[in-house]
Amino acid sequence: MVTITDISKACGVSRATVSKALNGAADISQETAERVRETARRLGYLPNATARTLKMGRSYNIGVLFSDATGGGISHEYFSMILESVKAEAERLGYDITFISRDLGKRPMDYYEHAKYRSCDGVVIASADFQDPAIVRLAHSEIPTVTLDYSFDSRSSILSDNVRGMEALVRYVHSRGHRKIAFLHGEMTSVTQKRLASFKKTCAQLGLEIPPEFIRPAVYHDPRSSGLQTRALLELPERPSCIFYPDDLSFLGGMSELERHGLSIPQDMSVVGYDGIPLSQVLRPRLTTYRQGAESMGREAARLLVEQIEQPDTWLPQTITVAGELLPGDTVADLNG
Amino acid sequence: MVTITDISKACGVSRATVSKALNGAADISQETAERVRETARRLGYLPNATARTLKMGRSYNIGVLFSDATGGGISHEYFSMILESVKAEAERLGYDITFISRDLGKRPMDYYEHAKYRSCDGVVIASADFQDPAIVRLAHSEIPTVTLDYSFDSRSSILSDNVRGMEALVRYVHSRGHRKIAFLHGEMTSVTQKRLASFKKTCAQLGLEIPPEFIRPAVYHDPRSSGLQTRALLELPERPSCIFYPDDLSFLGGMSELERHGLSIPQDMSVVGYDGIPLSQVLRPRLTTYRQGAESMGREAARLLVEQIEQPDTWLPQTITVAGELLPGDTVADLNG
DNA sequence: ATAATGTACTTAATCGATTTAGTAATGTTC
DNA sequence: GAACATTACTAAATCGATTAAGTACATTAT
Repeated sequence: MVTITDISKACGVSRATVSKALNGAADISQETAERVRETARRLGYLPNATARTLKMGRSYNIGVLFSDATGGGISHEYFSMILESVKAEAERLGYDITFISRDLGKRPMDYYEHAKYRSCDGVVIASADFQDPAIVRLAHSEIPTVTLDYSFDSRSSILSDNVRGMEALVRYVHSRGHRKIAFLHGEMTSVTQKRLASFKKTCAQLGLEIPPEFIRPAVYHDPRSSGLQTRALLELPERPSCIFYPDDLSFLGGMSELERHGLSIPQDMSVVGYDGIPLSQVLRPRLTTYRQGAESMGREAARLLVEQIEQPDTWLPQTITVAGELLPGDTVADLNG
Repeated sequence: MVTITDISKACGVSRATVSKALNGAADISQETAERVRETARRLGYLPNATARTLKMGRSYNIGVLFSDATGGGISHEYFSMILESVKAEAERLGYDITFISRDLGKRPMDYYEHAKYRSCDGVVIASADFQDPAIVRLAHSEIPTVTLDYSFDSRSSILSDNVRGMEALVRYVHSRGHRKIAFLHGEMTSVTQKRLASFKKTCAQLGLEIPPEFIRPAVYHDPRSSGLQTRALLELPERPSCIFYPDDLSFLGGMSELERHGLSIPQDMSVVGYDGIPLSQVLRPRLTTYRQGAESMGREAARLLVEQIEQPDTWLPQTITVAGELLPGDTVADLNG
């Protein structure tokens, strides 16, 4: 391994001079700086992030904490899109990405300890359970954090606009003449609460009365669960004309169930998803859904975090709500006229 | 930050003793060791991976290099499943994961330099282009590597069994009476070559003559491309009875195209995918496909890499072929009888 | 001519841990 | 009781970089 010591010997200057020359310090002559840089190139010098981190107390490394209910993580498309965009933006800003997990080999650790252990400058947190004490501990620590889809007091966060997203969907469906709308919701997280509240509020504003049996609990990203709930809806004495699914993937469970009952979409039943994953627009019929701005969310999360890291004095907690976009698709029948 | 120095002061012993006590060295008395550990706990001591890395020359950090053609990366389900399993196994073995990319902020870097810069103990490489000089450089460097779906000389690798996978699909389709089989393949990587060769060989073994216009180039994970090729196939004077798609996602493009022609699956046209992503088994009809053992591949990659890192003397390059599994699905009609 | 200023370096401490070599204080053996 | 071994520690070097403080030497001001 070539170190600054090797360069200093080759150039006949001190290690301090080499370090300064490579970092463009002012008190090094043009001449010397050039000679040092040339030698570094010739010897194939590579800086050592570890040594730099130790001395400077800055790792230029961002932790990413993705935990879903099952302990799995990044395989859901929504998560991987966010991860991808966090990574891209972080790299643009000169930061690397390391995953933060519980436990590392035999060493028991919580998230905070792991982030400290790796000297992360900050952490982006996405979780299915923000009540988890380990997450709370990290989010309340001195480590800069940005949370996705949840806000802690006095901390930065990125929210997808669940309220407006759900409102847009309800208004769209209503505009196409639907009055009996069923709503399958995921586990009761804060996101779910927002969507459900927005659903009810918008329905009320539009003068729609939604019977309680039209609002049913399902599970995110679980086609089976929404298949079961779809069946339950179909067995009601009065069926809805449109079903809202917790997310695009869940809709697929509903789709098979509808098919099994000989119902076709959207002629016999209209459906709506949520998330707007690429798949939803490749399916035929194209799914009517609301695309969360996953790329923007990841990008903004990285941006906000780096801002907090690099301007600790002027920084103030900030919540950015990222707008999404209604994808009309072809799964909501037009009942007008 | 609590360091071993703080503990040594609190305990009235030297830093060396603290270090040894915490690492369970033999030449520390039970008594002292216990006192040190208790003090460490009381003060909330956390080891510093950076300092340890610098001194020991081992980071317990594994680089993951995922590059697809578009420069994007992890959003394809196959990749994210592998990433997830690499991560899980690496963590089990006591290693963290850092992404390796080209360039970091303003610093231009290639993969090898990045991995060195972060002191990665080893790198798992998945790429759409193993000809890329930057990848070749890394794979030929002194850094331990394991490649996925490609083998470099004298280096470890994990291969999904494309040969047997394709053979299984052809034989299955053949057993259901199909004789006119079309094959849409992805970009000409080594994986594609293996699948194509296996397709041709198995067809030959079964006495099937495949006209050249039945074998067409498409693009992986691109429904549009396979939609176009599907149309081209349908316009042939003699249509195939079954179409092989490059992967499950590509099939979706074919699906819409078939629908547009009023053909239903599998009555009017049989289809086969590749990958066996969860989605394929949620669709109705369930897609006939071959599931690559993505979890096993990731797990074995991490295992092999850590082996190489921890036993550099006894280690020998190794290639593990991970078997997959035919998922029969419902998209291949039975033409027999 | 002397002091003040500026330039281009070097010295040495430091970040937090690990580890080799060394040292006292015991215990053991003949 | 002298020689040797064992136990339980400590001192100091080290990993690769950054940086505050110091030092020559040349230049400018008074």
